[in-house]
Amino acid sequence: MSNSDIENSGSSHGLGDHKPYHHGDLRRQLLDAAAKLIREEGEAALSMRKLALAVGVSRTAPYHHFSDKQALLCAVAEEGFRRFRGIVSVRPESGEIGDQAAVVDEAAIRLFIRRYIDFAVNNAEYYDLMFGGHLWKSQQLTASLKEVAYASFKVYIEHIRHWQKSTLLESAVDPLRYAQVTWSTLHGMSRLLIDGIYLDSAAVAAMSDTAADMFWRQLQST
Amino acid sequence: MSNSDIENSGSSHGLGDHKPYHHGDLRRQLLDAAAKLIREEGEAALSMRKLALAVGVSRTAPYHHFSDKQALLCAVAEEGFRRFRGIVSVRPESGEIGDQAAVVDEAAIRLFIRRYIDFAVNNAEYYDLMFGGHLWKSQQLTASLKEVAYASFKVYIEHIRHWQKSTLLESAVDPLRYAQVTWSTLHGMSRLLIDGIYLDSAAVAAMSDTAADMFWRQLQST
DNA sequence: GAGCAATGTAGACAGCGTCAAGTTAGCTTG
DNA sequence: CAAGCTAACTTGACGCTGTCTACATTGCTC
Repeated sequence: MSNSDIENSGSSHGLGDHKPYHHGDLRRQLLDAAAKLIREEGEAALSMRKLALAVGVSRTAPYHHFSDKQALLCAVAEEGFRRFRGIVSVRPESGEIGDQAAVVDEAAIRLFIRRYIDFAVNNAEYYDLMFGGHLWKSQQLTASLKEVAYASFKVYIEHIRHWQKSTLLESAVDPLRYAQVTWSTLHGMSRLLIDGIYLDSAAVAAMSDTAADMFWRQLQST
Repeated sequence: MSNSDIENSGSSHGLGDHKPYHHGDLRRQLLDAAAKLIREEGEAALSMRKLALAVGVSRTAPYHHFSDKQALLCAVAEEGFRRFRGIVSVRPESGEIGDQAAVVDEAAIRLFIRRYIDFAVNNAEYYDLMFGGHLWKSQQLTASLKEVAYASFKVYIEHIRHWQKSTLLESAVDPLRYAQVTWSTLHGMSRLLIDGIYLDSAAVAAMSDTAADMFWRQLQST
């Protein structure tokens, strides 16, 4: 029947690559459409049926690619972590860690904070899922999501440890605790902004810098 | 007047006081049952129908006391703020601390943080509604909820200002920014704990103390 | 006692997640 | 090349949801 033969590049004859063929690339399109819907109308407004309609398939077609609505959301979150990775990695761009050159000063911390908040606010549809209670409280995380999430946490801790190491005077703070508290601050600020409790988005920069000041000072405790 | 003086405190001839009589005290019972249901089964599991069933009325009876599900949740959140008030008020319980002395030291900050986190974790069903995106993002807050919420924010800022004033060396930090950042930290930690992202609840005390250390140090910046 | 407003009920509707059963289409294998 | 297998997709149905409408009850006020 429907020979909507625009047929993307067919010949997806690859190996691990498991694309659907009927629709073309349904799984990918579902993930993108889901993110778009959440962004535009909020997470609560996302329904499997609307989603299916949006990409032009029947209500239950998505269930051949995701066992659950939950599983779909997990996959969206995973995509989010993939985009997030660059933010928390110690040296996001420029190839190497450059062992000796990497001096961390307050400016570097400021930059990091701004990038974190910027990601959270501008990718709220992902951030909500990645670090929101909806998925985590359910205890039904996809194995692959858990994997990528824990990897992110670990990278963050490494990042913080890097701060301490590259500070001239060795810090006395427990790195794990310091990482937890700083992350709490960043996460809390992100949540308050995303959730619309902090409305004055013009103050974001000032708040970020105040946080940087606090982080930096704490880092230098002897 | 009504001689069914058993309960009810009768004489509800006043104006603002609108108790139901048919059921007895439906509004109150709905609020309590809602909090209980959310606590036991999660916010997502709360439905108006289950709620009505739980208190023994028909599905639509609650709509005579709350225009919406949203309005009911707002009312629950309001109750939460009422319980919360004691936590952030500068002088929670009179007498304990010297009256006008009121010197704020690191121990006081530690205590405050612990109380905040303790409230959030042990009253998650309220905390979620009070500071969660579900209500705030909707832009449909009850007027009375807005009122009590903003009052709480204001009290928090006052509290922080008090910290600064009672520190021996006057702090150089902008009180508003400092309040925003410290609240971000507390809120972030609460969220991470409530949402099950920080699982090790044994570490709460250590994290709280690390935060206190950081707040305290920042307070003393000259 | 009459009337009225507050409070309760039952019925109905559209929308939700998702299970079960049927249909289509591309790949594999004889 | 035909047969068959299976992944991808569709339609139908069920029980749940929030909430609108219309109706019944109740107790207070005149």
